[in-house]
Amino acid sequence: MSATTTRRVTEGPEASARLLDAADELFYRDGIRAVGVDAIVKQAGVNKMSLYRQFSSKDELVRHYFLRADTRFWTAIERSIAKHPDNAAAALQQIYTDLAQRAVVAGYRGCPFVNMAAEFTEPSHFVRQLVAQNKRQLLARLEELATQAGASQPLALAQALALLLEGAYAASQSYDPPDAVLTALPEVARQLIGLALQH
Amino acid sequence: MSATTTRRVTEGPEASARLLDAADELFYRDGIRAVGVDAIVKQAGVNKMSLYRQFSSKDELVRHYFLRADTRFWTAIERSIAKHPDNAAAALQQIYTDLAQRAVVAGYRGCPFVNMAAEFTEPSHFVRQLVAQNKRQLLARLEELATQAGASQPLALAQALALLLEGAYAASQSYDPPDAVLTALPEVARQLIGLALQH
DNA sequence: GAATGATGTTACCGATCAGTAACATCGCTT
DNA sequence: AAGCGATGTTACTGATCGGTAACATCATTC
Repeated sequence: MSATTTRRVTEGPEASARLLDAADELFYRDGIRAVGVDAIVKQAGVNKMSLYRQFSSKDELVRHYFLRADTRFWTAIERSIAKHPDNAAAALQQIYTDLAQRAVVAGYRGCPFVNMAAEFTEPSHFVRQLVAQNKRQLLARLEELATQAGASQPLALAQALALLLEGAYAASQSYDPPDAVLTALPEVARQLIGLALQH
Repeated sequence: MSATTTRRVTEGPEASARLLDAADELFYRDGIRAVGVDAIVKQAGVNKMSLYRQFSSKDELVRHYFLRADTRFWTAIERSIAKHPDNAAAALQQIYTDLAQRAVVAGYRGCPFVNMAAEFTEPSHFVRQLVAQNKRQLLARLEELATQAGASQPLALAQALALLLEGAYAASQSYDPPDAVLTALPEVARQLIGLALQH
């Protein structure tokens, strides 16, 4: 039995990939505390010992989960921005147009970082440190775009848009249906950007 | 020993009050899943059996926790509004001025409803139903004030302010320090209200 | 003062959690 | 073919979870 017969030894670093995929989906959908390692290995189709031979602990998986979410987040943001390579104002606007669409699809669970921060309340917890870092970078990126767009007070516009972005994420989870407020998102962004650019 | 000597039988419905106070503080500070009933009874200074003779389950405590948070929330909102009995625009503005102050004090843990929604991901869970109801009422109240203020599109203003409020709550937990964005909150509210009232 | 009902105390249940020891089994190298 | 390291499998640990049974103790009423 050396050909394509059913064999059980298939994993290598592939187990690692499967585990990360499973953790990705389950942590985001059900929360980190609510998902046990048994659920993860079951979803990944690997053995529990394979998990602990690839990762030292559940926290290690959580750390990787954050990194993936971070990458995905920036990919989405930069994709919106890239639609307007030489129009920073339009790029800023595009972020909120796209977000309004993403946030109302069924099964959407909001900002993974905010969800993580809600689960780990200790400010010194490494998850909260990572989240704070992500938000700092986001604010910096918004300010950068605001500057490029020619805002008279780039930081003020960035802060306003940051608040709006957090609000859109949070509202997608607290309002039912989320459309009740999210339909207004692109227009609010337009107003804030418009106000900051006039003069 | 009938006078004011130390005795251990003091509880009646008072145990109930002590338990609710303890649940209030611990649930908000550490999260619901993270707080066990043992921690609650210890903080309340009562016996575990006293808990289960007053409440049928932990979920029952959670339900009461929500009701308290709901009452406290509306008290804060209406107190802001009441500062301007015959000026709805100023009342709306006041909500955000006050919130900006509340949200930056140390130990602030953001919107208890959003935190609850983050912990219980199942949309049909009773906690999420309660949260959605709270948010619906909030949006309605904002729209009411927007109408009184003379906004040409009261719902649009209410939606914008609702997004902003959610954003302020969320940012208080995801940004470190939260002041990095929350200092802009009153000004953003002023801009949105101003835009909606001109014409 | 005896009975009654509410309370305090302890010890426990079954379930679930993250993490591990021990051993069988595989693929690969020599 | 022998050996070796990585993997799969099972069974387990100790801790913690929400919740409860059993019994001692108290205040009150008759």
